[in-house]
Amino acid sequence: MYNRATSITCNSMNSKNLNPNVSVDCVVFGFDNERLNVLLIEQKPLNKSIKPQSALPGDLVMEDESLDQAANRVLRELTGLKGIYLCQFKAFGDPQRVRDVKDLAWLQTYREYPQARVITVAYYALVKMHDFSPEASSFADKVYWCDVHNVPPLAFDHNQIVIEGLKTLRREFEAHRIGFELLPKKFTLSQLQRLYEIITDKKFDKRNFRKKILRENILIPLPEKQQGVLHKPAQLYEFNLRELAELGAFNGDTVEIY
Amino acid sequence: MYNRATSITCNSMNSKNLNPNVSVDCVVFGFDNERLNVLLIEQKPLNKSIKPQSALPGDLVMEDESLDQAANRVLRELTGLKGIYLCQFKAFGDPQRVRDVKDLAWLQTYREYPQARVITVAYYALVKMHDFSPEASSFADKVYWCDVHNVPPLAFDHNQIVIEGLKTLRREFEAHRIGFELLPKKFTLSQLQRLYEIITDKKFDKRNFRKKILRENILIPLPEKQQGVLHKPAQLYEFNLRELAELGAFNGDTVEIY
DNA sequence: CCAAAAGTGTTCTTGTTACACCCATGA
DNA sequence: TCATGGGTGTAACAAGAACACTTTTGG
Repeated sequence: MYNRATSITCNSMNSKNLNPNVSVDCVVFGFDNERLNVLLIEQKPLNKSIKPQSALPGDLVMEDESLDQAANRVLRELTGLKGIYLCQFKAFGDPQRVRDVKDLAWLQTYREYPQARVITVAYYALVKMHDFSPEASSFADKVYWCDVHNVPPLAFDHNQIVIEGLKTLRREFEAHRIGFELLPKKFTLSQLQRLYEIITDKKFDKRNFRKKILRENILIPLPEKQQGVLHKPAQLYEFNLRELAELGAFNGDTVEIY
Repeated sequence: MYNRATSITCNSMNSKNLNPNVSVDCVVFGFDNERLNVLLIEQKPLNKSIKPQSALPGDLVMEDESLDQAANRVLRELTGLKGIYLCQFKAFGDPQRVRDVKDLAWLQTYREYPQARVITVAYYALVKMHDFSPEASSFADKVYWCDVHNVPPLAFDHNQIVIEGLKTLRREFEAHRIGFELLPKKFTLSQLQRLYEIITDKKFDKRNFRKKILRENILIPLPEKQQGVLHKPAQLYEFNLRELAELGAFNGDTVEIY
């Protein structure tokens, strides 16, 4: 049972005029040339005896910001990350999604209306892990990257959100050409193939992959080779940004907020 | 400025315990062998002098129902339609989306908290128009089908929602094989081609279309022809439901609610 | 016999799959 | 000289695009 004042009214308890019924959650995937990871935070437990729980970075939406703005703000506040293109993929609204006993202590500590029903709007993003060094904020004890194949039990319905986010990511990655910011400026075709294989979770034939990718005319061979490797050094390439832009490869069809 | 009681509290003014911050809107597309239409309702104006405004069927979510349930309930209550597979496609959360002066009168008449910020979760569906006879409810003066090329100015941000719904519909229609319930049981290849052309808003070559569709093995030719037409009568077909089911053609990958 | 829509085949190009061996380097 | 990953070509097949004339019916 709860009672609240929102909107134009500013509740004195609550410097941040939050909407108690709507949140955003961010499924940020990070690629590190080896594995696909997802960004998690560890909730600060109520008291030290309670085992801390992991969760997606997410929080209530403020009354005067859009959903896109909220997603960017929340990610920045909880993890320090900014300048990441977040793409909305689904709203989760099961009436019981914040009612599990495992989440009660956290809700009572951090939410003004712990009983409020919360619908969450989920966003995903894909970044180069080493470009971003997430840092824990006051709300979270830790922020860490976690292999998508090894996600622990998370708060609320966040495991389901991760799964649906992954599905969306893979669908989008195969359909459009997202994810070209994930490699070093100069890279080899094998690195690119590994990127494709890790994200789509499929294997490709080396010759066919190279044929296909070179045919698309989005790579520029450089007058350089790998150095210091203990095998035949590979040709280095960079992306043809002009071509990619024409194909609408960057950031879907919406506009960046931050 | 508003104050409210929700959730476990049942407000005596409000037999239906609605969440003031979250709504659902339904973009129901109807195909009538000629055109693609969208289902609209006409809002009951506050007083007779105000020009009535059209809108998508939509309303606030109840505290104890899921978003999918809400979408189905709202559509049924406002238009009488049920048994329609609704698919969530996007949440709209601009803080100003219910702040336009054009919508003030309606909000003040029908909403307990007219100032509340409302995030809406939009659903789309595609049905055979003549299978459904929408009927106006107490909340709406009229319910009617409207050619998607001629949508009038709508309440709130509903024009934008229709546009995004159409984009989603077309993308899904081309990707998967939805929409096979839209033709009569027995139909001609020309009818099927017209369906494709109207929904995707493209033209196809007759020979190539037939080759492609027959190759897929989803049609069964019937020992029957058209009758009473003033030209060469066409072969009739029916769908190979067994094949279609295997291809996962029906209703995406989620489960029907009602 | 006319109007109207049905029905039909070929060619060209492009993309997809499957598959196995030699090459350049540093240790 | 060896281990390691880099680099290459061909054949078979499937899918997509372009294109024009004959057929059957009712009026």
